[in-house]
Amino acid sequence: MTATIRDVARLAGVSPSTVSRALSLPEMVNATTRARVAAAVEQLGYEPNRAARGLITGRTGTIGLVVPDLANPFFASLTKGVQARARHHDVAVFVADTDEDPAAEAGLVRALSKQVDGVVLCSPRASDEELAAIAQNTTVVLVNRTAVGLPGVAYDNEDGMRQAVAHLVALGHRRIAWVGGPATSWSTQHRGFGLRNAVEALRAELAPVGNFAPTYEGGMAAADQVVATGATAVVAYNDLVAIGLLARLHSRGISVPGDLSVVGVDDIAMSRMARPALTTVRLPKQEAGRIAVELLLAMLDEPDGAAEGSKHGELHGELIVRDSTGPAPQK
Amino acid sequence: MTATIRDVARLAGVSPSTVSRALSLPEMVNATTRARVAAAVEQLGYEPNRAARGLITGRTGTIGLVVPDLANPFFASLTKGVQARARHHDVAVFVADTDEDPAAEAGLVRALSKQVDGVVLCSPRASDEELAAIAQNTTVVLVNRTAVGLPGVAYDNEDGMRQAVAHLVALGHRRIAWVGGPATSWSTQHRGFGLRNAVEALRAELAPVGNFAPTYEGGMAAADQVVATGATAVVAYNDLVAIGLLARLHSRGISVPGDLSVVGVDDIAMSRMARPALTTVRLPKQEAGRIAVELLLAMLDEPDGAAEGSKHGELHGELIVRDSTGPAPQK
DNA sequence: GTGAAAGCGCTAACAA
DNA sequence: TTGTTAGCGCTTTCAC
Repeated sequence: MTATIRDVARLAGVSPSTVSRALSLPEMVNATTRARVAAAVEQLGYEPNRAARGLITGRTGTIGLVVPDLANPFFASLTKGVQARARHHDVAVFVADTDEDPAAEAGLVRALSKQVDGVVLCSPRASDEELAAIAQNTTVVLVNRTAVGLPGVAYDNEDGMRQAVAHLVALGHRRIAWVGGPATSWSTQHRGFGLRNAVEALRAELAPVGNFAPTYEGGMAAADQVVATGATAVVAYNDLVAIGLLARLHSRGISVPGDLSVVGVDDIAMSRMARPALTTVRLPKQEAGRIAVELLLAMLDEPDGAAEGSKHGELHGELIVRDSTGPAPQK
Repeated sequence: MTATIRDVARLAGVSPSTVSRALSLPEMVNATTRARVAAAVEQLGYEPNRAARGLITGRTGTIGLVVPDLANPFFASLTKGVQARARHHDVAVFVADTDEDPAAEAGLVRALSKQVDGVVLCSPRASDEELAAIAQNTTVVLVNRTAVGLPGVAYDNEDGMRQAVAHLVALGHRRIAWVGGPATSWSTQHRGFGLRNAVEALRAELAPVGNFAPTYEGGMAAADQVVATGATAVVAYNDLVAIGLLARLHSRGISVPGDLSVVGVDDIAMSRMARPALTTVRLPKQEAGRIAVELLLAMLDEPDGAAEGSKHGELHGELIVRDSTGPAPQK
């Protein structure tokens, strides 16, 4: 059916090993021979069988991607970035969705790891110890999480929060509410931390209202508590939460930004379409995916660097000011 | 490093073939032997090497998924469904995104086809002839598209449009505008057709305003033309377009549903969050993905059925009434 | 610079 | 019911 390396060899009048070399190590073969092989390859439409190659080289030419929820626009964009970059390197991507189940993480990675060269693990909820255990048998790159010794790409959440707070303080806000995401989430912790620092540096005050699901419903649920804090501005864990906030505030007749300014994080497509359009900290999502792939591929090429865990990517957010933030109301 | 079938065989005191059988065709091996093998497998943490197995069986245990745009919530949900169902069958999924480039479709499928048992192809823009050519060398299941002889899963667009029109006519609307998606899109054609039939059956009239990008921007661009038709209601190609419509109408001070009722298609998460919340025809997205996987796997198991192209899934939409539709304005 | 031979880990005849 | 043999398609020593 499909041509094998022997077919090519026969047609080119050389041995299979020469064909193999012509394809993988072109320098090692005579230019004329190489041309003859190339012609045969062309004529037969030959494509090396990756499984067979992998069997001997130990490399599959495939990477795995594990995300909590593909339907979450943040991860969808990230996946898009990973996929695009991987294709650029002629590497295929297995995608697995944990359905937000932290318990499924380790198992999925383990299952995947048999079939791939390495795994990009996004926003894992597993403990540092569990992650270390996983990394024992698999080459792993973390996204949205840092763990000692493991390479990864993460956003500078502190800096993003600083930008948001600076914007709000400049608008006259002094008391800023904070709606956190899942308590165990690395991003929640770092954003909360960054917020606290920024608020302190700018002599404002922070009113945390606790932890909520990182969803529209989470935002709806948090809104009344935000209002009760008396804050004139609120920073939400992410855009989905911010949009939920917007909805509940609207139905309570609270004007945004007239009575309350709202800031999200991520800049998902939906944020532009919200009413009022959402001010948010834009996170380069596809970029994170691309960098993760580069990191992973680099580790696979020189496994020594991996042990040092020296490979890291840091990405910066950018404040996008839209209509959901405005001057603090005068009392 | 990782245990091979020979290690297991040695430990269990049997031959490799017996181990192989114990794993793939348990009935063919003695219960006691089977137990001994199972114990050895357990002890060694043995997992068969899929590449090696694939080399000989010709099956990779992997399927491909090609979508136009992962960042589009519709395809993200579909991918989620595919992925979940595939894992249920212990099949891995390669995901590829064409970035809405119809020219990339065929090439991607071809590239993928070398590494997978079959491909789920979503909303392809390729011609029937091109699709037939692709299906020549690859087992393919179409989603959101029917083509003669090719198996696939599609929505009953006619029925969905009938529901939308019935709803609008009951509200007193007599002139209904229609904002189409890409002209070459199968869904656009079928929705337009269904709309025309439904409108005719209910003695209303249709005012098509042409073809637009299936995006928020497309909806923004179409809004003024919709208004110019004098229609009191509009059906949009999908929710993204409907939300774009909403935005532009709002900024023009046109009340929805006071002056104009708006209906979308898909029921993406964003639709619930729109203001006013969007009335839409809900399409079961993950379900489509699941069915596509079942179809594909069934074809792989009995390739004869494939030739007949008798395998089809049909999915029905369901009208979800929210706040963007209301009684037609009195003149 | 090129070919012959061996073998990656597994399964599928074929014998026993 | 089980073991032996051969070989999937490829790469990689090792000779030449």
